[in-house]
Amino acid sequence: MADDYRPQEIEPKWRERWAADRIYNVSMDSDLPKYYFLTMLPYTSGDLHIGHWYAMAPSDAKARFIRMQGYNVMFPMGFDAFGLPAENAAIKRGIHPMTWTLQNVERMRGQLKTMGAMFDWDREMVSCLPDYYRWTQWFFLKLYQHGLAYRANVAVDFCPMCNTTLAREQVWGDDRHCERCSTPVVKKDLEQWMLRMTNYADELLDFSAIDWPERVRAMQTNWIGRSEGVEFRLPVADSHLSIPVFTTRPDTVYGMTFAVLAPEHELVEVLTTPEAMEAVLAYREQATRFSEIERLSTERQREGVFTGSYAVNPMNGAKVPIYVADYVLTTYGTGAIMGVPAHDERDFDFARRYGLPIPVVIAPEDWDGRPLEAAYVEPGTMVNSGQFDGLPSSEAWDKIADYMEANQIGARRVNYRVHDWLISRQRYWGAPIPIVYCEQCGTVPVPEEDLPVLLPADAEFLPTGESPLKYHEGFRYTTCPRCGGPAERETDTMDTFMCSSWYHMRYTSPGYDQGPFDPVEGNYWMPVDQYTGGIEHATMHLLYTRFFTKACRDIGILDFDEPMLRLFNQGIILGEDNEKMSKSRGNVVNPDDYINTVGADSVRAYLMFIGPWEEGGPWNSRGIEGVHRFLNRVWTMVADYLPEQAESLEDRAQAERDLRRITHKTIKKVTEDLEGFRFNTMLAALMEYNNYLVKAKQTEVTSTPAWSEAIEALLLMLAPSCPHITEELWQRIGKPYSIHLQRWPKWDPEQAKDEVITVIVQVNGRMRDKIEVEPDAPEEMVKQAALDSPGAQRHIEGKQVAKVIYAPGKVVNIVVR
RNA sequence: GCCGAAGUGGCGGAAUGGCAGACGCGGCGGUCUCAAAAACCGUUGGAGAUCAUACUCCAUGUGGGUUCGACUCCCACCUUCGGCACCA
Repeated sequence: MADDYRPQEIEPKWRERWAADRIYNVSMDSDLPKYYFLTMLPYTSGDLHIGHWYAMAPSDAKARFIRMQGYNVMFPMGFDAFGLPAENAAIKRGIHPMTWTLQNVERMRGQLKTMGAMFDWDREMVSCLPDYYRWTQWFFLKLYQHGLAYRANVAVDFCPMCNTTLAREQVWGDDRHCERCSTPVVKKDLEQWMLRMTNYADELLDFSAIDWPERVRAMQTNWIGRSEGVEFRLPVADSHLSIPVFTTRPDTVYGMTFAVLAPEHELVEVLTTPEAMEAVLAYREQATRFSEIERLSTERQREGVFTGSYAVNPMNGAKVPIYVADYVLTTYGTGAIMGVPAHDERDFDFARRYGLPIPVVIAPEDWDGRPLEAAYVEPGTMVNSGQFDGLPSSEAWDKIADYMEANQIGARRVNYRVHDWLISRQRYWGAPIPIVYCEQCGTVPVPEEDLPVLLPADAEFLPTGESPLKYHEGFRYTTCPRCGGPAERETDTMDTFMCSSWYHMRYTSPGYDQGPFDPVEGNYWMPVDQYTGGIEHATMHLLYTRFFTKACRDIGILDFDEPMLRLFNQGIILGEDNEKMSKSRGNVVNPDDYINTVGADSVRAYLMFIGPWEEGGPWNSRGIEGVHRFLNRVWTMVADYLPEQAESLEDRAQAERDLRRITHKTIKKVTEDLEGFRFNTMLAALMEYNNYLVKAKQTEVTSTPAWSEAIEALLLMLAPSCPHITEELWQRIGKPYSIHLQRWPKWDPEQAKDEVITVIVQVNGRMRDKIEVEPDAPEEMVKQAALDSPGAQRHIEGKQVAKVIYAPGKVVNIVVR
């Protein structure tokens, strides 16, 4: 008997050997084609949990598979280390964020290593270290130089718990809460740094160059929120003023019976008549207070106040009242609308409430001229619309837009929901924004050669709502790089998503100090061929990094359009109770516990076996034992001696052919499953294969060449998923080190071909019998055999055979009446 | 409301036009053992019938349809999950 499978002994042993031999460290110096495989870097939150394993272990298996297929695969790992959670955790523990974060990096790196992944640790990056954030600052300067970064006073979302502003993307849910701490945000007007993501809105909608999941594409498309319409000016009656409005329905313009301004609109006070002033100002005050808390209530009455002024419909000269109402938002379009109650639900409600006329201008097909019960928003025929009457509304859309353009009333315009990216944070733990404000020179970028602008270690970083760096005099007061006079530094830090927008570039040449990355290395490795990670970043990191790439292309730093060519989103691993893992529920699974018992290979394989990777699913402690049992059986089968008395076979050659066929069929199945990220069915196929081999081991087939081929194929196919046990067994069967430097086995269609196939016999589509035929048996023969089968006979008897259909190699269906 | 994904045994899931339930968990029966655990072997969707594992019927969220044949394709709906949402 061989010794037992003891993962605790073999796993650390091989990990040390691989590291010592540097078998996973890659360079450009290779004849093989490159493949950049990237998995999202972890945030330095403390412990590595099973979710990290779920994200990384299957990624590692896939990266290893690609490597075995003959690619020069880079698979790097690093740490996203700046940002609120680390800072908050450090404050809670009363230690410095740098200390806390670097402790976590240390700890998490150690935990990551127990996974046995083929990470190239020489390439590790940590975003909070000066040799990294120096280049984050450098990118900021480049964006600034190219007009893509600007400072503006804007109404921003502010998290009162985190004491900082947030980007629009970091505000979630119905109650508009902070993505990190779930506290509802408040509005503030602040001078903030923004990146011109909206410049790229259209390009970001184009996914034709990348193979990304439909889900992510839909979410980004939705987020960008492109809509085509017309912007035109509404002249104010008895005034030289006019109000720009945006509409996606120019075809309804003749139906306008009022206009509405958002409460915050700049013309509100100008247009309000003295008599209406008191009511309007009161409403505005109430509305701004309301908008924070109650705006989500969909049942809310649509309310507003009349300004006392009138606007003129530029198409027909009709005079309509101008209202102020909070159902119009300042943040979208022009902050003012034309009210067309007959063809917009909100305008309809509003008109009903204030007794405004609701004239129909687009007639439904069978309209009898009566007033509408509800807004009609479908296409129809134009009525009451002057020269456009009688046209289908879809046609009138363009005709009216053309007319407006020709008569300089307005012009076609595209509107987006997406905003520019707000990157200022009033917190300590981030990369300082490399800008100096000088009384003489104004806003001055820090010269590149002065980077990094170091984050002072001795700042008082407790959050107050203002930037902690503002209170660090040594940091704040400086001299102007341009005139040498007294100046102040920008004291806000950058959103941590800035750091993660370019980390994949840094991996290509981590020590490089002439730029963010060595252009030669960058040119070799980028773009990323395969990216994997969670869906939660669909409209954050994944949108930002695409924007960043396009901006870098325009600046001349990169020469491609998309950072990651292929994306795969894994699902979420749930607790044993089918609920999201959380400390409060007490359903958190700690991978360390399992590594010490069943071993890393079992954890890896179990995570892949649970179900489709993109779907996630509940952890099951019995399930992992099943997978561990499988590895035990593989161990026993491969490592243990052959039985002394093998069962003799009647036809040894046949048994050998059968074994080869199973082997090649399995290679085919496993290869295709790995290509498609179907780890669960891949492992099921390997289990089935192993079960077959366990049985075959009792027989003389073990003395044929097919047997050792089968054992080798089994280990090679299992190697990406379970790197330790396969390395150990590979050595024990006397093969040269390392299994991870071997090529992936190829399947031979000839060997995989069935000698006999089972054809299903159906009568009227129901399975009644099975027959065995040769794969290329002629159709007539198969049909006859099917008709003769006892199962078919039973159901044909006394009936008439109308038709016999043969789906080659699969089924014969006999249709009877 | 709009966009996206999903609904299959006791459980995780497999099969994407051709044997529904691969593989695994759990259950049941057995071998080994003083006994238990582990390991191994057998069995396991439901109902009926049978000496029988011959056989018959039912079954993939619901209702229709296409097809010789539908978990799979089409139409309508229900439910769940995720995203967006007073976006003009």
